[in-house]
Amino acid sequence: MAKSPKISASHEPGGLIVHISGLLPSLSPAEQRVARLVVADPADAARRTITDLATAAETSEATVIRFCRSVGMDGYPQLRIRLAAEAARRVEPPDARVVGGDIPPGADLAQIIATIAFNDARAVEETAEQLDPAVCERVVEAIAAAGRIDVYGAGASGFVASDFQQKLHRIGRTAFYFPDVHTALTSAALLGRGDVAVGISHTGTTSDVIEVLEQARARGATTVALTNFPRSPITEVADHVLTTAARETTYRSGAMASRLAQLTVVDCLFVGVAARSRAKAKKALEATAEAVRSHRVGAGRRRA
Amino acid sequence: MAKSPKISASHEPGGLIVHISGLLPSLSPAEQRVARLVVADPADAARRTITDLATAAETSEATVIRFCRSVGMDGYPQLRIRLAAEAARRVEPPDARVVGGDIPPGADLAQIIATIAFNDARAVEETAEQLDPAVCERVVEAIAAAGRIDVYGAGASGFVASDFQQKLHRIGRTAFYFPDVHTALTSAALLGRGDVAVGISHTGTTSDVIEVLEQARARGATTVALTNFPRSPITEVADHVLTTAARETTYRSGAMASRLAQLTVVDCLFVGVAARSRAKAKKALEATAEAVRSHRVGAGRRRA
DNA sequence: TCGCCTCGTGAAAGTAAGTTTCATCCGTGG
DNA sequence: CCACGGATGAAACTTACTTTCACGAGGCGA
Repeated sequence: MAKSPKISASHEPGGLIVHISGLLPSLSPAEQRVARLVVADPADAARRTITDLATAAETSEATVIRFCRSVGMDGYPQLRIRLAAEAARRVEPPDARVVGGDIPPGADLAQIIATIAFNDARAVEETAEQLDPAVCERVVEAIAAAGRIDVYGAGASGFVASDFQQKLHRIGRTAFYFPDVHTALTSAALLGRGDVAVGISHTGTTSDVIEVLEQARARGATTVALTNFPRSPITEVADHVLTTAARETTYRSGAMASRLAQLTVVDCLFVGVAARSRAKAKKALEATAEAVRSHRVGAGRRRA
Repeated sequence: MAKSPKISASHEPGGLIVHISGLLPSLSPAEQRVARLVVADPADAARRTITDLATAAETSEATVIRFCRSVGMDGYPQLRIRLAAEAARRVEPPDARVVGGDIPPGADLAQIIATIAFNDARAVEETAEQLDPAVCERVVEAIAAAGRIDVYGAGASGFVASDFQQKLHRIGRTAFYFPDVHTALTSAALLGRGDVAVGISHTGTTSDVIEVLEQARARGATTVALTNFPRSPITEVADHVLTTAARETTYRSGAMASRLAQLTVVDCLFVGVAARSRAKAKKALEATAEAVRSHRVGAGRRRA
């Protein structure tokens, strides 16, 4: 079969379909019928069996195979998967993000989900992009070396603060979180040089948090602020400022996007700290995981 | 095909791979080997013949077929085509290579940040893609109509539960969260028809949460499970199952990715519920925002 | 006009891929 | 210890794919 009329399609990155329609006129009548079906709906063709496709094109399987060879494929299965891939790729454009902005009043749930996910994922990505590794490094260093770490946050940011505290605790760092301002203030008053205080506030204007951070700083602790706004009041009482990048949104849930962004930053810090003492952290984590094991059912794999 | 353990993948527009990795723990060992190959390189798997793939996974063709059925496909050819399509769709950005997996021991902070952000953003996106709007709709409906809503979660998922509770509360829904199992059980015992109980557990095996949800269901409440694993025990006591799509990771912080994914789902539900009574919800939100205003400093401009 | 060649075609045979069935094995719980 | 149920691969079986081959329609030179 040295002189087979095969036209290579292996280096046709962008367009198997284009390729096929290009050499459509050079095909025999029966093959053209096949080609037209394929070009008209690649995804559908990919779903069909060779017999099925042959029938649809009013020809025999043999012709379909010949068609495959004519367009540079080894056989029908290969054509099939290439078609599936093609079809999937060119369905992309629904991605034409209707979702950039806010949620329209009449939106259905699918739209809502897409919008939220888009905003959330974006917030995470953009936050990571603008995070300054140098500042992170300093914060990680301070936390790793700290005698004790206080994490402050109110309302929604309180969850993040609490989460951070728990994480640090799990890798053996002495960390505290206080849901209540007064307790927090008391604690801050007991901080000193070498300790670290982290204040979390999306707006950067939460007076409770600022106040506590200020107190901590006055006592000589290293203060860290995590906020969405790099020039908000909280940054004035912080030695290190880390920012999130959640876009301003309306009432809906700028809160949530910012929450995710905050969590991402917290996670980075956590992993940074953990990486500093990998062995120790790993051991601590395993121990804590072990501790809750008895509260799990179906230890191994989960049944159907 | 009456009670086959098939989990439909037909409404999995975006994520067959995601779907498979979610199901992974519920598969038998031999099937898991197949699944891992497939997830690791879908495009490559699509190119292989069933015998070839079976050999590569050190198992028999029969097992590969079983795997296909387990993930909701009719047979191997269908899987192949779906995989090819998947693989084509995700023409990963070139910089994604470094960040796909886990964090190497010697990584610097910039690398760590990139990796975490990538995984986190991915978890959010993939979760949204595989969320079934129809199920969400039903859950939203139930919550919107509920006399009262209990949200359960332990450990890390507890934060999410608590967050959800707070959100619902803020738009005027009667919602509770209990950090303690006994209190939660007590509360569940008081639920009834028309009430809703939401159980959150990443692994789906947290016995405390399952127990409470079971109780709630026994009392006639509508039960909702939020987990990463569609066939975990918690799904057996839930009327509606919502899944996240955080990839399995090592010790580092699969936890965090899953947290973000959970929060995204919670946010979707929240917005869904809020959208049902837009005016009322907006009013409630404004009122709550007003309530904390006195705790903010520099109310006006905080920008440069 | 007739032969004879060429090419497109599908029927049918042949091969490989996919699917089902079934016996075996192994761990679990009585 | 046995019975049981699930997991598994060997082998039988079915379907899909591929090759072979013969037929028939045009084309072309004699």
